[in-house]
Amino acid sequence: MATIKDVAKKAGVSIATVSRVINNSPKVSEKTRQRVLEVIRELNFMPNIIAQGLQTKRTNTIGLIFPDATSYYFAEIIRGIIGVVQKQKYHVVISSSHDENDELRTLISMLQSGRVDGMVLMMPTITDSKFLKHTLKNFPVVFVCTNIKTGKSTSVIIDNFNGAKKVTSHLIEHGHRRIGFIHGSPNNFDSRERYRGYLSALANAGISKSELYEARGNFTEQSGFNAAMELFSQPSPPTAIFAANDSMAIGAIEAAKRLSLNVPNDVAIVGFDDISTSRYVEPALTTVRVPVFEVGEIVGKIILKHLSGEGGSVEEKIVIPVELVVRKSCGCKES
Amino acid sequence: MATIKDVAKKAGVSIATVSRVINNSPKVSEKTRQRVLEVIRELNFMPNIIAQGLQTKRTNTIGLIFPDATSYYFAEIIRGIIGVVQKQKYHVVISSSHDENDELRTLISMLQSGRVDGMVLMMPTITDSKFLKHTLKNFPVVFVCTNIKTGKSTSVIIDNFNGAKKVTSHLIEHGHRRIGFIHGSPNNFDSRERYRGYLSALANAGISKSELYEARGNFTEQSGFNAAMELFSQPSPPTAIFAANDSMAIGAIEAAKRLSLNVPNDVAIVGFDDISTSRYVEPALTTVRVPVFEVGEIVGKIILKHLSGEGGSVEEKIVIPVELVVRKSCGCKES
DNA sequence: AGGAATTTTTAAAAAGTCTCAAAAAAAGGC
DNA sequence: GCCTTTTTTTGAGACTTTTTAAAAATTCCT
Repeated sequence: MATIKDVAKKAGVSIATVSRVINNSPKVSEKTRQRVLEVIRELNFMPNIIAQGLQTKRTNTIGLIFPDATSYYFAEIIRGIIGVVQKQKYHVVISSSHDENDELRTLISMLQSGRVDGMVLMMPTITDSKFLKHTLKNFPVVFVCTNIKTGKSTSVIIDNFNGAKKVTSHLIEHGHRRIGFIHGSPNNFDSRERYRGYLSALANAGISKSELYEARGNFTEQSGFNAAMELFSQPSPPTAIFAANDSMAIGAIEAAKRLSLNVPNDVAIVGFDDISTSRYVEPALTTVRVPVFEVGEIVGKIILKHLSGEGGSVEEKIVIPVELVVRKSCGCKES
Repeated sequence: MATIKDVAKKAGVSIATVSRVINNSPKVSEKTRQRVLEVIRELNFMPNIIAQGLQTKRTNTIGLIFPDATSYYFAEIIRGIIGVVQKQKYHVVISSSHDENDELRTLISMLQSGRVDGMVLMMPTITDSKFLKHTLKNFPVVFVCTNIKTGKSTSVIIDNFNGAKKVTSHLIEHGHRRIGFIHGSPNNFDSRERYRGYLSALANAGISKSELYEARGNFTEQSGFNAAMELFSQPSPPTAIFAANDSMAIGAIEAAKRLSLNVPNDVAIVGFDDISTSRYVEPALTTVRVPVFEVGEIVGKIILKHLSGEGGSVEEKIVIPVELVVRKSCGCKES
């Protein structure tokens, strides 16, 4: 592999000049520039990124830390990010994490070893925000679905609260009063906010909250199934269920079917996310659409903004609006 | 950020000694090792990966090039790979590509700039294999779903042929003779193999091939819908359709519904992949399950094997077996 | 204790690029 | 053509680590 030295020698100029040509410095005459470019082409030379990085302290790489989970949600966000940053010649290195310790370890190592210029963190259940704040001080970071503020960060979060409020209110408009809620994973930011939205809708309608209509899941279909079973076994079971995500809602529909309950006549069921399967379940799931891919694109743009070093002008928090998607499972006839 | 120099100075030893401690060289006395480790902890020192890479020519990074598409398929493979290689302290940088030129450009740049130690290429429609062979000569590569052989590569492909043959034969067992095929994207390796399997099953049953029962799609649901519409408009339409993937099969089911054809009574429809939605469509889709996550894990293990430099002992080609998943859309009653 | 053989440590070179200060070349003015 | 500016080019050092060859320290024999 040809190095900058080879190019310099063959072109009969100094290394410094070649470097300037590579970096489009104006301080080089057109004649030499052409000659050098010629040789670069001939030798098929490409600057060694590693050596460049050592000098410039920049790697043109963005680190992504995501939960290790099969999930349309994460996959699309990642796709959105990659699409945007790749256009600006940034690379993306992805780490998945099983738990919080994992996450932090990877984080630290990426940071301290100088492998990335900035990071995108998706840590939906983060708790030790103090440690984070300290470690990430002034390091460019975008948090997705976690509302943390470090020295130089932005949080991109989706409007869970209003989405949940809307879909719950929709159930209330259908006349439901006993509305159950299935929680997602404990400490999960999204789940909590959706719960708050749910409570707010109930409060607005003057419905008093009842612990009886809450069950805990972990965002998986199986957990939704179990949670729904639990709710259905109440003495006077809810007539409607709002699950904190679609997968659990689908699990809940299965549970209803298992008990020969008709959805939506015996029990209405709604979810959140609008995953691709939701259109196809029977009955089609009423839910809240999250523009996941667009979230990824926004995240990408923001981290680039941080990295471009314009500084200061970057928003601290961005709330992504969501949209109610009415299908059949809530009791609506046609949509 | 502390450097190796700081550690050396503070510990009162030379840089070389610290380096040895970092790299667990035995050529350092226990006493000094302890002292150095102590200082490393104190200073919170972590070797700079970039500088290390410059010296050792290794980046501990694996490059992944994948099509830019929303796809459970790719997402799971990536997840599988990351899970495996991360355990061996490898990082993963992902590039997505829209078209072949894209792919090749990224590829070359990753290669030549010394950013990665090895690569995983998912180029389902690769055509210029000559160029690839030349560029990747002796560079560790795993091809996924493309059967190319370079100097130092492995191809991991799924058993499209037999899967397609099985599912087509299943339709034949149901008594179908006029069986349509919906192609995936042109030049796509998977699609072609599935077509071969389809043809083979027909031939085995003594059914002569008819161009009339073939339509072209591009793996999207919409294209499946269109292709099915085209097939249904034949003078004597097929009584069964095998779509080269599930998304198109789901589109085909939509098309049948649009024409008020009952699936599976008027027309049986089957797919390939077993994406998560397939369980939920009405009727549930009979298909071929591809163990996507496992494919990713295998790919990860193989690229690690290449990189561990044991050399020679790495398989050239691995075929992943697939499994027929019988549900309702083929005409089977219960499963 | 003296010297050979080991073990441990060090200084210096190397990896490939960028950058600063200084030198060289070109341009401009008279 | 000479002197001053401005533009272009260069040489050397820096970035952080690993590695090699050589030096220093320790151990082992006799």
